[in-house]
Amino acid sequence: MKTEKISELTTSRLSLYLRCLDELASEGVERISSKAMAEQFALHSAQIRKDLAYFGEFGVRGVGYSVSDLREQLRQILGLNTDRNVAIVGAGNLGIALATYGGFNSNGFRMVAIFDSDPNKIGTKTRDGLCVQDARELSDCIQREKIDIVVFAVPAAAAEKLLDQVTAAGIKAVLNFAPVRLPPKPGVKIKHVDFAISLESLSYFLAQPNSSGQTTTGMGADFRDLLRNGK
Amino acid sequence: MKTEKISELTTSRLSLYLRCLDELASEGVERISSKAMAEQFALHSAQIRKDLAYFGEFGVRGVGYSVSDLREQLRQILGLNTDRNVAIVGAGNLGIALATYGGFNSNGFRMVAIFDSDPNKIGTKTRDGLCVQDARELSDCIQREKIDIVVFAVPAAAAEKLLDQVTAAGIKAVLNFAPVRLPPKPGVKIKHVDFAISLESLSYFLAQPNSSGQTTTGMGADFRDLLRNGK
DNA sequence: AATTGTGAATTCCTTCACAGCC
DNA sequence: GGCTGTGAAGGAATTCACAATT
Repeated sequence: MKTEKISELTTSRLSLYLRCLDELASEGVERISSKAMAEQFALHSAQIRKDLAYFGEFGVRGVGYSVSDLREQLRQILGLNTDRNVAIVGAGNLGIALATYGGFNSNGFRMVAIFDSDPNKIGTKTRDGLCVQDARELSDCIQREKIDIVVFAVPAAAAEKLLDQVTAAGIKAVLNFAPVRLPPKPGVKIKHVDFAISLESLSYFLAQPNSSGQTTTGMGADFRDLLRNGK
Repeated sequence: MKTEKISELTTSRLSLYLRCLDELASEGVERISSKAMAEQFALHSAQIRKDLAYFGEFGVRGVGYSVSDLREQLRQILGLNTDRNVAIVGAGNLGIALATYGGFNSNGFRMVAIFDSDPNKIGTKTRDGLCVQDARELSDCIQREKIDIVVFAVPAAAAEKLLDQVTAAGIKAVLNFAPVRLPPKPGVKIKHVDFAISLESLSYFLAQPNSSGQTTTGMGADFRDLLRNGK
């Protein structure tokens, strides 16, 4: 276990590896080599070994990794053995979709509450029975319900003030869907999901005269790409 | 204008710069320096100048950049002066949300159609009147409606086959929300949006004993982070 | 024989620093 | 004086290549 700072590229890849291991486990596979895993992701086996080596020596030379052991280690490293309470702010299309979207209610993430400031939305219920609460109750709720992560599904103009509010309430982790860069706050991790940038990136690709050559930089840049997010 | 290969980090930042310029334009600002823009994004002014320099000399030494000129240049570079037809596959919560989400119907992106294979969903309408079509008609529709970009809002298990189908129909750009890495196809650009990885990345941060030190690597890695996506 | 863990080499990206221009 | 554009330096991330281990 090293003490170096670990890059977010590495930790994001750990999520991928874990997903792969989950699948292998469900197929009953017991051992896996870095090479075999690397093939699934079109990345290099040394990359996987290096990523894992930051956290310990989980493999056996000449043999590979135990699927169940490594899986447990990664869950530990990623903090997935602890439940995390998640709240969404913004009950527009996106907020409701995220609330209802199953993907957030798994792996220890619990969608606990959704907020909006629009009186017409307050009191309505999502299909799975989550009631839209008044945004003015957000700070209280964060403390009462022990919210760990707040998801911003609000307009760009509202995001910065909202960030002040939730950090004041003690929130350390934010997933931001608003198309705006938020100013860094000490001790607060913000991940950005920016659909517009993704679409425009595709648009750029389509606008290239040689939109026929794959982004095949060996495989690195191509893949590295997956993982950056933000600020 | 260089002929070097341009990194996706660069093009993604162009999207950010454009967004910034849009705002400046709407405020009536006419000129901007790389330094002033850099401050908005907590990144380095040389970075902005380098990014732009790949495509031309848009600035004036001693003066800065003309907001409206640079804006037009970036729209050109990103291919945003051409309309792009977008289709969604998967009319579950996420697909419907994406269809209704305003963000996709702007900047020249037009949400044209949504598909599903579930007979109970086919024929239903989204709130803005888009009718869910039978997924079997997807290939036809891609050609008839000149779809440029297909958004995957399907389960992981369905994504790979779907990719084969849309690439066979001539699609060159895919925005994938399914939590699975897709195998590279020559000449096809795939961007991944992976909520699970984002959440787990926040979980990792929360699990760190020293979850108090900001990710402040100067500002580089911190920000660079924003932009990678995928494969 | 196979596969890990890792220093060294490489490639890629960012920042510095300054010449050149308004 | 101020700001761009860019070569050179510096830093990060990836890949190579091999010793160590079973």
